[in-house]
Amino acid sequence: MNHNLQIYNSLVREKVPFEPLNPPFVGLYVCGPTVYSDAHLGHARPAITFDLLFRYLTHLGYKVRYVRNITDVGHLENDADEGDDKIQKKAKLENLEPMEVVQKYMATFHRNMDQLNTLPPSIEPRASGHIIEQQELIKKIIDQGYGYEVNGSVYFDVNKYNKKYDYGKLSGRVLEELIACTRTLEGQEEKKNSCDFALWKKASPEHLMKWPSPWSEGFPGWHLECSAMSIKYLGEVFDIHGGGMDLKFPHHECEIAQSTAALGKESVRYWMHNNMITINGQKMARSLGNFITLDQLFSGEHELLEQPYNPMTIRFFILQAHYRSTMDFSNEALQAAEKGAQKLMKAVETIDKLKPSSKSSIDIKALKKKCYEAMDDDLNTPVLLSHLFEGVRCINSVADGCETVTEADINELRTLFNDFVFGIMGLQKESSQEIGEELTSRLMEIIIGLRQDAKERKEWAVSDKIRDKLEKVGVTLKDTKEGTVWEVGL
RNA sequence: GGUCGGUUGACCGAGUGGCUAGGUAGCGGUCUGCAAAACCGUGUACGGCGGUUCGACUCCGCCACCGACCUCCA
Repeated sequence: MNHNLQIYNSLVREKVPFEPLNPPFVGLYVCGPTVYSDAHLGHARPAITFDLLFRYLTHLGYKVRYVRNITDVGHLENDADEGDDKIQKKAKLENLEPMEVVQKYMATFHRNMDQLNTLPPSIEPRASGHIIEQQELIKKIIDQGYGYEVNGSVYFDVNKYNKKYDYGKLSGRVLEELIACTRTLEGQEEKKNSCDFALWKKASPEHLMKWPSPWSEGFPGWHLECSAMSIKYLGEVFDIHGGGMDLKFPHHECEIAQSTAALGKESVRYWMHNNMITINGQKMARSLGNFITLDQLFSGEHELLEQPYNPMTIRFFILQAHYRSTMDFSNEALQAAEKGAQKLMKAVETIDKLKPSSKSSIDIKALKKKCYEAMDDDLNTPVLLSHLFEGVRCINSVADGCETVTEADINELRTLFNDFVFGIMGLQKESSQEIGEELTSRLMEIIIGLRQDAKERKEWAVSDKIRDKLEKVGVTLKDTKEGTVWEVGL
């Protein structure tokens, strides 16, 4: 099939045809999380967006190297390039080694990503494992004249860079304006200019994560890791760089500056940015404290949650909106997504039960074409879903006997839905174990409720019988002050 | 204040200068012992005011409101 994948390149602000540098190979770099606390709903967005892209490119036949970093050092609390490292701060708080913090939250992140059925990246490099590479890049930047050392710290000379290149092109900033309205912050005396950013920071004596370098014992600046690691694993010039919209400035702007300064050329060919998930209209972010973690979403344990939502509901919910639109969290929207996802999944199962006819009254090929067109149009999953639901209606109509399909078309349908629902959108059926666990807990609620009714009517024989019968199958009921709880004693 | 984006029916969420997006919920119907599912049908939706046009939700201008970034953030 002939494809014409268009993606929206944030750098030029329009949809452009996607043509890899070295087909069939595609290099994809995505900014991963800073691992200092649990992953929240906001983290699911880029993970799913770029998982979708990874899956689709692979489906189209590209050989994709998908690199997503883990930031485990160097991410400071504020722009003054002063203060605690986010991870170090958490380590002090929890009385752990910084790397223990990293290990803990990295594991949680991976588990959550697995639950959301995102494919693991080809390479998942960590900043702390690439100190040498980052130092080498700093040397190159200094050699090119765009880095300067002050008291053991190295800063990027934005002003000088902007004379030859264009600092601010990605985010639409003009350097002069940036300088004009930048607040004066503590700890910036070392910089020539308030817009300069740290490439290397000298560590204070109490700082825990630090490495030797030609300039000082210290640690790399946050923006540097992505430049260093993308170059290392994808080459000096690579195809796609993705991340959240909130990283455009300053993070990605600085990355562009670093790579361009060091290499004398642009590193990234296509920039892609997913939009934010909002809660009550405001961005969900750890620093704003208005976030719901993925674990909370899956368990339902959060005051804003009316019920637990399984990972596939979250995935479907995110795919229902286009990745460049904001989407607002609400129970109502999630519940609608839950129903929709179930309807879709059920229809996929129905395909196998269809009875073939000698003629088809529906046009599967046209449907297939529309599905590819939707994906080719900058990964337009909401439109893709609308087409798939058209297919769902067809499937159910055939099952009802209102429409007919041939054997060949049934196979087409099966392939189409397998490819798009499972392969590309990455939805999956809940495992029978998960269904079993959920069902058990719901059934127990019903039983306990019925027993409670009996107790209130003082029908002790009935309530005792329920408890004894359950005991025999290994379920123990305990009437506590807070209510009846149950446990399995198998 | 600067830059950028948004405002679509009960809710979520696409999209287009004239032709049904889709999902969820609601209502009516088919089916059915009842219910559910499924199918069929159903809603003066496009922030306000002007302008361009044969025709605008879709283009232009102004206004209002909301948000993102300009500090760390997915």
